[in-house]
Amino acid sequence: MAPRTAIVKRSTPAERILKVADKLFYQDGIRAVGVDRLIAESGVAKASFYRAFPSKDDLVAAWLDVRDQQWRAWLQATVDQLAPRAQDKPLAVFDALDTRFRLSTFRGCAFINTITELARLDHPGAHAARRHKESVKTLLASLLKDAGYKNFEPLAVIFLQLIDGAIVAAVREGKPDAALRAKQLAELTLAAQPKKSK
Amino acid sequence: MAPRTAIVKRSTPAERILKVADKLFYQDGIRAVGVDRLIAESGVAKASFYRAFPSKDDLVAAWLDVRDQQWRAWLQATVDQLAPRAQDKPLAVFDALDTRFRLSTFRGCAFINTITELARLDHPGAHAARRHKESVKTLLASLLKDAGYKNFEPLAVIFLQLIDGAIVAAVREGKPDAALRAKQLAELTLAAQPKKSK
DNA sequence: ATACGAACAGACAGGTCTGTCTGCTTTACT
DNA sequence: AGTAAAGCAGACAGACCTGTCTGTTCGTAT
Repeated sequence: MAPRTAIVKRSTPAERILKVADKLFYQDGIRAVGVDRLIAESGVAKASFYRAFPSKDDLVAAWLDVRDQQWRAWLQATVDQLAPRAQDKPLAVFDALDTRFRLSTFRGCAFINTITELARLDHPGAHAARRHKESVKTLLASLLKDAGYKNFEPLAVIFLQLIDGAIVAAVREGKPDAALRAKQLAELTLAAQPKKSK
Repeated sequence: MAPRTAIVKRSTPAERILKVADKLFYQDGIRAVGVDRLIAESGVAKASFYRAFPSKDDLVAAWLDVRDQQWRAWLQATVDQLAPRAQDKPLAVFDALDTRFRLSTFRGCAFINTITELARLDHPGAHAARRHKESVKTLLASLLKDAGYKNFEPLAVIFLQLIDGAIVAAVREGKPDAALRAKQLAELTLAAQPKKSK
């Protein structure tokens, strides 16, 4: 037989499940997607599903953790590309959001959506969502610090709130305009801030 | 028999159902609350439920419409009370939000929550939610116009976005601080605006 | 080669979901 | 008084939910 011995190493069940879960949970919501559908669309046996993720809640938490990593990597990379100079990076965050709002698949922030859908504060998904927001806050604080802003910590909190507002407004309106509005608000805020003494 | 002919007129099934739905849908989410539970807690027969609301989706839409009325009435009344002078009313919106964020029952904006939970844009609940936001925008525009701001229409859009951001941040953080941050952003915005020529 | 774990396929259990339908009782109007 | 509508209580259907369990097949390592 032909030597197609190229070791492609087919993806594991867990990988396939996470990929399908990312698409379906984000698109339709968590409660709207049953385990049977996840299994069918990822071509996995039920036993494999429950071996990889002991319960659906565990999958939700794992999904959000993966998405947190991806989201922050995306933001950092996009900001770096849009704004090479450190002093321009904070505002470029909103230009990055603008590109994301334009995606046809955009349906808001998976973490906010999860918090509001699951309602219970002690759900593993809710914990993952709060961890994510903390991580993003740290990232924003770092950008603001490097741009020379003295009060980078409280500014990061404000930026996070502006981002939340922009995301919700963009979903509501079905348009990406909210990103620019948030950018202008951020500009006003930064203009009123003292820079670090050089 | 004693003449307790006082016509108290016991509440109708629809009223009781709406009251219970308001509590449960807001608290736990829409999909998390089944029809059976609504029926049990409102002390209504199943047939009465489906006579008043042909489907659960109809109840969701009716609930949001009632809540829209109540919410705007509350905002108008609270703002009027906190800020008697027209020029102070726009910023008082955020003080009103602050009081609302402090309620132990606060769990975000029912309309945003519904949009994100139901995912489908054509759901009757999603329509009701968008109608609500339009109505609030009109209310805000009116406050801003009466306060003397020339660009009251675009300002109302910004205010709406600030409100969304504050609500989401307050839910995330479990603290009401976001209201004050939004107020400061609104102040910055208004300070940069021209007033109507007198 | 054989042995073992991992993966696939799918039946099954027990519960919940929405919505329909059947009786029976109360209310209200003529 | 009599009739019709409205309300209560609850069984029922059919779909879907999560999670378990039983087989069979495949891949790989010894």
